[in-house]
Amino acid sequence: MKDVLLTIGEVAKRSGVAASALRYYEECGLIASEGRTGSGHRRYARSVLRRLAFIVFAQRIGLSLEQIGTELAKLPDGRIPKARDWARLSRPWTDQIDRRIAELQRLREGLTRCIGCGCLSLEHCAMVNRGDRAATLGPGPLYWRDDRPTGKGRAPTR
Amino acid sequence: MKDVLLTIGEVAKRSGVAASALRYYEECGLIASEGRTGSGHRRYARSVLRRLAFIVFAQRIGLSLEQIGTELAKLPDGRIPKARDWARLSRPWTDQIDRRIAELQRLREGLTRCIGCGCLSLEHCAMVNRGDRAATLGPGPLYWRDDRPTGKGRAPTR
DNA sequence: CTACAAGTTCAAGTGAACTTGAAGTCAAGT
DNA sequence: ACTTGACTTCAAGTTCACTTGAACTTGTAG
Repeated sequence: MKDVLLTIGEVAKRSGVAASALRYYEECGLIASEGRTGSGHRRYARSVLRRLAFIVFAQRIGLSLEQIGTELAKLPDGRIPKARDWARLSRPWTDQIDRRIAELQRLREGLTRCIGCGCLSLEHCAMVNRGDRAATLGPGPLYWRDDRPTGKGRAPTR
Repeated sequence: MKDVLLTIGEVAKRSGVAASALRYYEECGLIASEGRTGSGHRRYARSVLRRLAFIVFAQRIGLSLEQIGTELAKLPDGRIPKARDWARLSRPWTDQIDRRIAELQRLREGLTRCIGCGCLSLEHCAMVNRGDRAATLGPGPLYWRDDRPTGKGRAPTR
């Protein structure tokens, strides 16, 4: 059965994303199956693997699934996206990554300098400071977040 | 009433950590009040501010509250920790930060090279890969995590 | 004395990203 | 015929780090 279309199990195995997650992504509108078999089983086109790679990649950078959905919506309708399409999407991310790297370097600096020398203080130490959502590594109190759209519960971990 | 001890509201204001979070931290054993007034109100020593600074710092680096608790437990009992105590705790983190920076640089590289050139693939692209909890920026599927102690629900967003 | 701000506890809710479990269908292999 | 395994849906559960709300008590200012 080496058809063009893949079962959900095959996609899970190849992408490393659990089948339950794939169904969840579908529910969120991030991916779509090519249709169903007569018995209702999903069948995926191979192009879904690249889409999943993009999703995992973007998560790793710090985007939420919602943000990823917004990004994916910018892909051309109908045809299978080409390398240039993906590149266009991801170009703005480098800035975000750079900002995060810069923050980490500040933190690193602070570890040896600020904590080391004993000046560790929330008021005077400029290191522990605002960063955008994607910049956040751990959860951290809401206070330190830029974005507090909900104002309730945890701000997205990052 | 500019006593040595601070009310929870004062601590909240000075640290930037919400009062409700302070109570939560106490429940988790991360901080402790110096005792209560007759009416049951918490009073904090000023040293709690430094402890909170450490907590916020550590969160920013990507430690969970549980991990932070483990770290804090290494502080000397009884006496107020000195700069050297804090420094000793945070020294191992620089490695973690370095690893995370390296991963981000790989991701950044991948954005322009791997996605750009069109080779984006979960199977062949070594960039989107395992990292420890603190290394994770966004949540990401469990699959990519090193640590899956629970195996249920979301892994901590890192 | 009266407001009202600030503190208390406790239970329950929040959001993100999934996972788990129950209950069922369907195809292939022995 | 029977078992096994992969798939389906749907509702409910999970983790983390808090927040919110209810119901109540205290402390301070006017």
